[in-house]
Amino acid sequence: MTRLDRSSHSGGGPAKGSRALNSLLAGHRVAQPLSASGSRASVQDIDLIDILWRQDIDLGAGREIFDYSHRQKEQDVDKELADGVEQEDTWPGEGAEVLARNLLVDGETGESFPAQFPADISSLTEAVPSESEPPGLQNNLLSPLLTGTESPFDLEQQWQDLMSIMEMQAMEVNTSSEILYNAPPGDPLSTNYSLAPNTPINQNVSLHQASLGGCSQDFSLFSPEVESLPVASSSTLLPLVPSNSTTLNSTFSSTNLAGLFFPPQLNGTANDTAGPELPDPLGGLLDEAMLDEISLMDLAIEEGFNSVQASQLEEEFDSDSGLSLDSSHSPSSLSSSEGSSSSSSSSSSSSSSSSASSSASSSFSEEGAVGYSSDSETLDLEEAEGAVGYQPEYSKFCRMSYQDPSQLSCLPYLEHVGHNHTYNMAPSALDSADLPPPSSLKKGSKEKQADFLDKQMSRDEHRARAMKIPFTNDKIINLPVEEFNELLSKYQLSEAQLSLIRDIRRRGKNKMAAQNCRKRKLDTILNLERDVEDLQRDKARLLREKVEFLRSLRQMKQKVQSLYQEVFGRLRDENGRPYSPSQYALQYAGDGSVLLIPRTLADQQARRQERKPKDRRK
DNA sequence: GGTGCTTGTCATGGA
DNA sequence: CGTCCATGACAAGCA
Repeated sequence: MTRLDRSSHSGGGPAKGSRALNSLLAGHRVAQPLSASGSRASVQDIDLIDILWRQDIDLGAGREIFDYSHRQKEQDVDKELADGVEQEDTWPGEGAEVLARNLLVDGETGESFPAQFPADISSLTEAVPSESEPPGLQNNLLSPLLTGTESPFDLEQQWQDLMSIMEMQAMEVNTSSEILYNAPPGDPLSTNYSLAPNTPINQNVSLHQASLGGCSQDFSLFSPEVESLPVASSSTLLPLVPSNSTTLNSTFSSTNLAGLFFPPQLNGTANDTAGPELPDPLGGLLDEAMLDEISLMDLAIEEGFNSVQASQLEEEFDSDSGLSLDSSHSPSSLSSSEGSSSSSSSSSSSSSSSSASSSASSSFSEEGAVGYSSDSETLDLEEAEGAVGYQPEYSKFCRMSYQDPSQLSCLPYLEHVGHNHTYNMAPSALDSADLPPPSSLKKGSKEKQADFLDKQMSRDEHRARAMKIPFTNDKIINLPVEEFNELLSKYQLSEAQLSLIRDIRRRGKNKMAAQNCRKRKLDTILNLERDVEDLQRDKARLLREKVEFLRSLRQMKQKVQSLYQEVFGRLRDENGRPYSPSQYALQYAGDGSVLLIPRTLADQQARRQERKPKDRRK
C-alpha cells in the first residue's frame, strides 16, 4: 500500500505510477507491509482500494490473503478494482463544510505560526556580539618588546622582577659544588662586588636574594631568526653578542652566569647565533618557547595567521586581556585570510540573518553535508525557540516538529503546529471531523476550500475518513497506549478499521520520530560546527597568549642581560680592576646568591647541566 | 531532464 | 511479546 501510495501520491500519473509499479515488481522491498498494486489510481482511488480490501476482510476473507505476498499477487485485480472504485470517490458532504472551517484554523495554527520568526532571527543575529577586531592593531609580530621606559639602572626593581619570574620556574638547586661564597642577603648591588675573602677567584655577588641558581639562558630568542623580526630592543642586545667581543661582550659570549645568557661551548663559534642549547631550566623553557614560537608561526600560517595578524594579537594583549577576540572570525581577518580553514566558519558566524543559509550551506557543502543553516546565531535562535530553527525557510522549519508529547499535551494549541505536514488539521477541525457539516454554507468557496484541505490532508487522514474511523488521527497517534486502547474499546470497529488505525498510529509516530531524528541530526551537526568554532576561538586565544608569554619572556631575558652587564661591570678585584669577561663569569646559585667563578669552571658546569635535560628527555 | 532537498514511509534494532 | 523510539534507507514530490 505504501508503495502504491507513493506512486499515486502526486496524482498517479501513468508514467510515475507504472514506474513505481515496475520498481515494485522488480522486487525492491516487495515484502514491505501493505505494498500493493495500483498505478493509475489517484490518492483516493488507492485509498478506496485499500478500503475494499479491508471490507473484504470484514466480509470474511482471511487476512492472510492480504499478506504482502498475496497482495502482490493481486495487484492486477486491484488495478481493475481501482477503475471501478473511482466512481465511489465522492466523499459525502460531511467533509466539505468541516474542511472549510478547518482551513481557517489550519491557517492560523499551521502556516501563520512561523511568521514571527524572521524578526526573531534578525534580532538574535544582531544581538550576537560582533567579533570584529579593532582595526588599529596592524603592528608587526614581535614588535618592540621593551618598553624603553625602564631605567636601566633601576637594578633593584629589575632584579626583583627577575627573581619573581625565576622563582616561578621552581628551579632546581644549582648542582654546582662550587658555591664558594654565599653572601648574606643584603643590599643587592650596592658595594658587595668584592671577591670572597677566602677565594681569589670566586666571588659572591650578593644580589639581594638572588635566586637564579642554575639559571642559564637560552639565547635562541635572539637568534637571527627572531632577530630578523623587527624587534627594536634587539639593538640593545646585539652589542652583547658579537663575536668580536669587547670586554663586556666577551663576557656575555663566554661567561657562564651567564651560562645564563650564552652557552660556553658556543663561545667564539656560535656567538652570533647565540646557541640554543643550555642546560638550565630556564634554558629548557626558552628552548621550547623558541621552538614553540617557531611552531607558532607555522600555526599562524596554517591558521591564516599571518605575521600582521599575529602582531595584532600581540598588540591586542597590550591593550587588554584579549578576551574573546577571535581574529580568525573577525571580518577584518576575513579579508586577509580568505580561503583559510577558518574563513568559512568566520563567514558563517559573521554573516547572519538572511544570508545565513547561504553562507552556512557553503560551509557545509564543503563538508559534504546538507546545506542547512549552520549559523551559531541560528543555533542561538534554536535554543531561544526551544529546539527548532535550523532551516532557512521557516514555513518549512516549522513543519519540523520536535514534539514532546507531554509538552504538547500541556499546550494543546500547539499540538498540531509542529507536524501540520500530514496531520495538519487543527484540533478543532480534527475533533469536529465527525460532526455533521453545517447545512447553510456557500458551496463555491467551500468546495474550493474543501479541495484544498483535501489536498492538505494526509493519506492516512483520507484513509481514516474512508474507513469512517470515529476519532481523529491525532488521537490515534498521540494518545497513550492505555487511552488508545480504551478509545478503541469504546467503538465497535471492524478488523480493517483496527488495522488501519494501528497503521495510522504506527506511521504517525514514526513520522514524528523521523522528524525528531532529523532534527537531532541537524542539532548534532550544528553543535559540532559550534564546537569547531569554539575550538578555533580557543586556539586563537591560546596563540595570542603564547605570543604574549613569549614577549614577556623576551623582556625578561633582556632584563637579565642588562643586569648581568651591570653587575659584572661593577665588579672589581682586589686591585680595583674590573674582571675580564673572558676569564670570569657570574653564576647563579641555587640559594639565590650570585657567584663570580672562573670561566673554565663555569664551562664545566654548563656542560654538566647541558647533559641533564637531554638525559631526562630520554 | 538532472539535481538537491524535504518529507513520508518502512525495516530494523534496542529499550 | 507488544510497544515505543531511533535511525538508516528508499522513494516521491518539489523547486
